[in-house]
Amino acid sequence: MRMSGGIPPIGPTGDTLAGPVDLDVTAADAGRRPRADAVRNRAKLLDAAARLVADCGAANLTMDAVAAEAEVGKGTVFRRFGDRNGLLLALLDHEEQRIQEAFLSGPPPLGPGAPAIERLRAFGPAVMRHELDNMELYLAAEPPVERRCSVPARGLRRAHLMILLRQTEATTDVELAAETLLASIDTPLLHHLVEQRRFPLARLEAGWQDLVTRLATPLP
Amino acid sequence: MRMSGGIPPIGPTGDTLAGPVDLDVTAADAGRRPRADAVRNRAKLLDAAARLVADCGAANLTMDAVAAEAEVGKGTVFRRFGDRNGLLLALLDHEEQRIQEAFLSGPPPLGPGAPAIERLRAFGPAVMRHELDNMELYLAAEPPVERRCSVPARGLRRAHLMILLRQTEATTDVELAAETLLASIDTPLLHHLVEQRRFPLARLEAGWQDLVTRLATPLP
DNA sequence: AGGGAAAGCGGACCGTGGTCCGATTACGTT
DNA sequence: AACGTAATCGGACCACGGTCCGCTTTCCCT
Repeated sequence: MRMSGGIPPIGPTGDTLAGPVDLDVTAADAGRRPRADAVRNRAKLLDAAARLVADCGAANLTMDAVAAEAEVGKGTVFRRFGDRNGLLLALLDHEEQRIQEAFLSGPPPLGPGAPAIERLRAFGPAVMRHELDNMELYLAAEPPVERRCSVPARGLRRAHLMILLRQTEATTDVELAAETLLASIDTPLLHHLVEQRRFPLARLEAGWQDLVTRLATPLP
Repeated sequence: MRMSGGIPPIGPTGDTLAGPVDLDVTAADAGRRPRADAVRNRAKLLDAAARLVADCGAANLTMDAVAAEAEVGKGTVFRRFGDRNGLLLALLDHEEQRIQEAFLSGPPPLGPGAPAIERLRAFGPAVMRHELDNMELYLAAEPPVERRCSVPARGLRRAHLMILLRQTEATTDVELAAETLLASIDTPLLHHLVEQRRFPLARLEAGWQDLVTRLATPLP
């Protein structure tokens, strides 16, 4: 069960942090223990939202409906999650943590234990599969354009890629390379290629391998 | 002056088309000559919208305000441009055409006349500068997530890059390479890097050159 | 246990995007 | 020039996201 904490603070992205720890969206923090009813309501809301997403689709989720389904005032929904995006992000949080654990501390070659280049190669396919599995939610939970690239989850992936890239013989601008890699598997693009243009997943995976190779190989 | 034509049809992307011609958003087509008042209103609306954007900012542009400023009914605004996004796209159309002409038929090295690799190298900086110059509008006019990658302007850029890539000694999946290149200079990312993370433009340009080199060079 | 104050709650309220349909106007035809 | 028709116009109307503020609940402290 997750604690509450008011509006999610869009914290600065710890760029050089390497540790495996990271909490993300809607995370609670300091201060005192939250009130019992707040916790209860939060749970009721997440539950109601999940139910509604299940049978109306994430795109059709309305805040009014969530409040009604949870038998709670509308104001409560907004206080708990800040806005619609916050609610969707909270719904996604569980899945997001799974992929984060997978590349931060899971088994190799994705997790620690394999050489950096192998981990890089494994990263793309893992994230692609993960995003395809939760495509609907990821698309619906896309943050507004100004925050898009500052979102904690993205910061973590960026930092992870940068660390791995530095461990290869890459000569490139590592920070930019990380951004390029991330951009090449951004959810909307993935969705477009797979759903609308019918690219087979294998092709995308091969493309990722190729890109990693090219970025991690010193130019002649 | 551009003719009207009701809701902009999100046409399929002509993937292999090479010609220099291309009309984009809100383009009109077949049928009969549009009514005089329709043309007049369209002009009044675009004018009013431009005025409002100029002093309230594109992000704060409301459809009601545009209708009022143009002294026209609200319904008219929506019939002419389909939705808010369509209006913004129409506002951007003029600028968009300028950059399109620049890489389709302008002077080298961006336009025809230079070797493909040089044109590729010139493409990134040109588009970056262009998007930075019109950042506000481009951000405000971002299409909803489902259409994002199917938008005509993007199709044209993709086709252009694919043609150039094929003329190099690249061995990669050319279609994916084009997507990667496009993704690396997507407007929101550009905005994030330049405005929020203070990357100097020169660094981004160098990154583009590097990426082009790596993608267009056969692997050893 | 009791009291006080902060945190939480709820739903009325507002602004905005988008739809709809009866009234109006322009255009081709006779 | 007059007419019929189809496209256009306009603003009332709806749904949804988000805010606000007076009332209620919970928790800490003595």
